[in-house]
Amino acid sequence: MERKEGRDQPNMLDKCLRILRAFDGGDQQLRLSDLARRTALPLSTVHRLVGGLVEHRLLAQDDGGYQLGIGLFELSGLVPVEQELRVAARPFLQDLFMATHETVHLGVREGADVVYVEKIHGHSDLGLPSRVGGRLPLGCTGIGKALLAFSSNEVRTEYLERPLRAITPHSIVDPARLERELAEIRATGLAFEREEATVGRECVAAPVLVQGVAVAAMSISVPVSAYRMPQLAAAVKTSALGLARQLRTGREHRRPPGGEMFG
Amino acid sequence: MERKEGRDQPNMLDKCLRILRAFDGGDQQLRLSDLARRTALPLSTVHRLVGGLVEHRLLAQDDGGYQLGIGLFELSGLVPVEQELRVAARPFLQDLFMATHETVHLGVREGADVVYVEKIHGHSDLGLPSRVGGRLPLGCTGIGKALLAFSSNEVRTEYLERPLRAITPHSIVDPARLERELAEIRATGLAFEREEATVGRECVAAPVLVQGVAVAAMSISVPVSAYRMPQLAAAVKTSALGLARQLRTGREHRRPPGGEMFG
DNA sequence: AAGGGAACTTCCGTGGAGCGGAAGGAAGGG
DNA sequence: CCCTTCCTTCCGCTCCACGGAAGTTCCCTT
Repeated sequence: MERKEGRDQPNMLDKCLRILRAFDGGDQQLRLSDLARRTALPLSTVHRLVGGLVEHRLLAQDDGGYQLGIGLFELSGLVPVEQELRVAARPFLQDLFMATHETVHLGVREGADVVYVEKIHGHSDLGLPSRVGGRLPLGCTGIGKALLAFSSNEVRTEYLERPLRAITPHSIVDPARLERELAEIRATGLAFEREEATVGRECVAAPVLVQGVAVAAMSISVPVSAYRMPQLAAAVKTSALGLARQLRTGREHRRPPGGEMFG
Repeated sequence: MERKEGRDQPNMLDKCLRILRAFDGGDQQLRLSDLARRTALPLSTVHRLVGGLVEHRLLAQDDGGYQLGIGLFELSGLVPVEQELRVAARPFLQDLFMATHETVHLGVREGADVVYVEKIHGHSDLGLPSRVGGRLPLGCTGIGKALLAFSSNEVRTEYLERPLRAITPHSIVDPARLERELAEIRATGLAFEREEATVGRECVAAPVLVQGVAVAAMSISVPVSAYRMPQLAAAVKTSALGLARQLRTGREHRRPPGGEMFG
């Protein structure tokens, strides 16, 4: 009998993570019965597991509900790739922000998404869908396109083979068009995005290249009306190059960024 | 938080967390046998658990070892207290950094420690022991003392009853002295720290007060020779007050619609 | 080439821990 | 006062997590 790969019985760890990830819907605080509903687990099971999670501070019991706990935050500070990258990148992003006073992002590729690892913005953060730790489809964002353009052929073709997700009416859904754009990005070292991630915003991104592969990318995001792309593009590219150099010298040899796609 | 009963037998969740926390020793990459050694768990057990952790991206299998995975990072982005606080605080820290060009921290209290949730620094980050997600004893840091001064009596007395940890020769170990200092901090709204956390560095911190209690504190850290404390103190206090006001007003309308865009 | 060691992977019988239905509180409110 | 909703506790059954042991790979030494 062939073993189905997709779904076995969820074990304890699976269930715990289902509980933790139940918070991704934007709700900060969930009650026990909410968790049971969202995870589709029996109430008594959730109750038991939640006890253990609270003990480890992965959850915090607030009056009338549970929240994700600070233990998660602490653990995340130890994640090496992001940690190293962020520490190195922060000053460069800082400079970029100070020079332009526009929202600045740093992101890495994770499967078919970009995951934002740093974000700097002023007092008014105009409803961007990005969030540190959040994901967006690669093809819909400047950072994502920069990452994709400078990934391995394998990764790129696999991404292009699947239907492209759109998150605004302007998001690219035609693989051929995206492929053309990626070629252009490879030629220029700059990725542009126009309202493909957020209506009313456009952005320019540059890859952070280590040995020809993008280990990260950074971007500046501005309202569409600004018409400042040329200067911003130069600034982003400069910062990205600076960070790349810093990463190269900072550590001599760590990990040639392979990694499988779509686990 | 009374944890009287010493856990007899670690369950699956305990073991998984022991594995994850095995990375807190500064090592980024650990091999299976390293993990088994550090966690004092049988090799085959670690092997099995690691499999599950990798599936959930809490661990990443690198050639020759394992690293903490990006899944942790993503989850941490959803931790509400820190998330809300950080988003609100970032612009203020930003301003503070731009005004002073010195290293800026934001921290919250967690038990007897301060946990840093944000840190902004220039290109030269002079070996400070702080790290986003990292902990230090409350009494050894400016932020910690600011937090402690404006915590409940309960918290404060409990902290003072236990022996004070020292991390430099200048760290305060006399409870009476610390108590006196806390009183002063309560009076002035400013906490100073002189080489108590890092030899050669001093810092000034101010609490972020919501309803009279410090929900966080921010600080500026400079080399001891700088003699710029008066101006820095004013700047820190101003920023902290600004953030406190922001938090108060932000909290009135629970959560502006935005949240998650497009699922 | 053979031997030794270290690290990783797979196997498998056993027992206890995880499981979840059900019943028992605890609030609220109509 | 009953009904609903939510949380907590209980308990017997089942099953899967457990880890010792054997197997495999790789590298280093002799």
